[in-house]
Amino acid sequence: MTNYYSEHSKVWVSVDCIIFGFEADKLKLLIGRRQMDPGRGEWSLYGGFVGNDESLSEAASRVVFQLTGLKKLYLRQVGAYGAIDRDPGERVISVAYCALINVKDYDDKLREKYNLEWVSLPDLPQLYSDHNRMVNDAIGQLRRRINTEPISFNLLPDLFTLTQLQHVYEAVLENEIDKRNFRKRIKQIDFIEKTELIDKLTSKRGAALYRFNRRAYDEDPSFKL
Amino acid sequence: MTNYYSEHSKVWVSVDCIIFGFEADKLKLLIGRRQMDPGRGEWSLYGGFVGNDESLSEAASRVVFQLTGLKKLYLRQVGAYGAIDRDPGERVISVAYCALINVKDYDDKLREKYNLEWVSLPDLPQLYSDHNRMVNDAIGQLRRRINTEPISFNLLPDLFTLTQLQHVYEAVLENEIDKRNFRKRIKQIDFIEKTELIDKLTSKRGAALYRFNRRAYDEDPSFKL
DNA sequence: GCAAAAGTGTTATACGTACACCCATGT
DNA sequence: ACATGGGTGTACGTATAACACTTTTGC
Repeated sequence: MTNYYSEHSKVWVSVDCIIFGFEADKLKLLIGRRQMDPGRGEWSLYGGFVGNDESLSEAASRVVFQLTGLKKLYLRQVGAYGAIDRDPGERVISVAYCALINVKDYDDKLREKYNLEWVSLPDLPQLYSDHNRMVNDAIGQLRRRINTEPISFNLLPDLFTLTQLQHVYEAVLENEIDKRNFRKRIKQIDFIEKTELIDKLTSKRGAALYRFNRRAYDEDPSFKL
Repeated sequence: MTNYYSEHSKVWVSVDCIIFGFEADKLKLLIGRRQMDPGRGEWSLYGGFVGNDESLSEAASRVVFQLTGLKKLYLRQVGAYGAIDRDPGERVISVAYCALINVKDYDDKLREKYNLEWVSLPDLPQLYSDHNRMVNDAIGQLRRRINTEPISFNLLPDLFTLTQLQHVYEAVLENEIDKRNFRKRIKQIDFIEKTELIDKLTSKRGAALYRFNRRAYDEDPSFKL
């Protein structure tokens, strides 16, 4: 301990996790009831304090893993929130992270254990502290990035139909997309690969299953949907 | 003091300020020599610890004001940086902020007082800790936002010529723009107003001076350069 | 008169957008 | 046979990108 900065004061730093999932053609958010004071019982994002032995992103990964059982997932920082009175109890600076998960991979027992709910965004209740603002900022980022970064696939299974993919875009951007135009653009994107597999669950005729090829994406990461 | 969170540990939180200016048709960054241990004497962004009585953005404003004497300016959060060993002395989480200023408004005495330099980006030296990464992230944000948010004007005087404005875009985006196409697009943007004034300093013929009309922008903030 | 920067239009191409019908299959 | 979702092509208008010369004036 060298005490370089001992004249300055320290603060608590937490992470709050905005976990988006896609289910029933809707973008949904995983929220729970706050389990500590102050604000116990209010709807809230799930969070945790940053320990001395973990980075911010490690703390966010830890919290998301605790809630979902998922280790490898899309996790991106949304921003730091530092208003003096943002937490009603103490001065806490919080860093929000946004995760995108495939709901099918999600262990529903964990949802029950932590008393979590998937709520679709129009139904989002008032959340603890400044969490609604965090969510809005995260949605804004998502909308801005979905056309230039390959993030939509994180909300889907490894194999997906084009209709599912289109519904992800429609849910995130909140507008309808013409099916033919959408498929025309997808055809031009090399890293979205058609497989020989057919999904027979969602339609009688069956729909071709596609896959995101990360290797192909890394070779040429430029695209614009 | 209610001690809701006393079982958790606190950390130091600082802000680091990325101050961009535009001079001699180049995008420049204001950096200085670090004045404290550890790392004393290394090139560094200017920063400061976040006090108990100020929000993150207030801390950033305070640091920028100290360095530039400017109060009202564009200031935007870049992100939080929280690797465990990012600071060689102690665990410090830092939140980077990006400011855009008009170099002409800048008091050069302050530059000398704090021993700061304007360096253009290709000449950027290695900076203390993870500051190079912060700068890169800030430039990325700047490039992504300059076509959809009216931020370029912050790098120019209130009255500017179209050539100056074009040079800002060229410096930020690092590519050349066709003059006729650029001016055609500017003409379509209502909130960039031509004034009756003529700038005679930069050319013999004289160039019309333009102005950003914030009121007009607020009425219709949609544009795409 | 010449150097230096300001200012100005047209054309070809690419892109985005609107739009409607047939196909394969399970029930 | 019919209901359900899968799959396909064209035409039009708009936006973008390439391109060169004239104007003004201080020196």
